[in-house]
Amino acid sequence: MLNDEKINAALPHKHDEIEEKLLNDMPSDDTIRSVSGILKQLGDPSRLKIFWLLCHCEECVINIAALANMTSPAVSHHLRLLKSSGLITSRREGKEMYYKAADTEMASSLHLTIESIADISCPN
Amino acid sequence: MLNDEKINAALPHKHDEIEEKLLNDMPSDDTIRSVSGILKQLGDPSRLKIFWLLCHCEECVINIAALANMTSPAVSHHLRLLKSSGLITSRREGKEMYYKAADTEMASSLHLTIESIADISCPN
DNA sequence: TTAACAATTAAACAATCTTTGAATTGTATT
DNA sequence: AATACAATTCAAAGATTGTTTAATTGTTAA
Repeated sequence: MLNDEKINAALPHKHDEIEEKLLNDMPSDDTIRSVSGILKQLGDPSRLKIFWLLCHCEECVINIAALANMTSPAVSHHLRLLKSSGLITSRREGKEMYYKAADTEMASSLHLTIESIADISCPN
Repeated sequence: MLNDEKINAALPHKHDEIEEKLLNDMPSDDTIRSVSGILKQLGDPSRLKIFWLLCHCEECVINIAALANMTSPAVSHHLRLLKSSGLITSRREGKEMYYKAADTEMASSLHLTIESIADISCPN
């Protein structure tokens, strides 16, 4: 309530009253940063393609590069980003590193979102 | 099947066989671009904050700027991007332009996704 | 028609990100 | 040990993007 008054007072225009609910539910800057950070990972075509691939199979870097039409260093770079976001995991087998989508609620939820957006925006 | 052989032949390493399903369901580059384009919009903290706000209320530019701690030109810039992606709509009332989330499956689906990611990654 | 305000546009700058090719590390094989 | 191959790292180039300030457009009211 103290907070409400502060924010409402800060608003240049007072139109319809902003409900307490909205102000209370407003995500913190940390939350915003965290969520946008995740979405930014999939906001790049190369990474989205790689992530989609790794949602459907486990593959080594060379094959990922071949399937995504990219060089190995470029793939490595994106794999590192995806991995440090917790969206994929890796395992070594001999000379090769195998990558796949992480077995987490986040990864599977994003996978569903991607398929859903694809269905909505590209109804083929 | 012709396609399978082509792609499998292009794979440097042949591990487990890649099923036809995967190859057939593989999104086209256009689809990848389209989906990543949408996600990129919300991959920026400023735009995510604005979009979240506009999912919960309709507001004029000045108030959006105040709530998001941004300048008017910056807000205008992001509003234009969100609008040309079809995620928000606008209407004029006197001197003011009011923006809100678009009344589409895409917008409401993304809204759900955002809240879901926030819940998973920031369990407060 | 002027004045005041809301919103957008434009240009410049800073920052970030993606890609590339060369060099390096790590692993297995001979 | 030496070789071969997979993967990563590194430095640099090129491209994209976000933010800022100033100028401009559009709308209302005096």
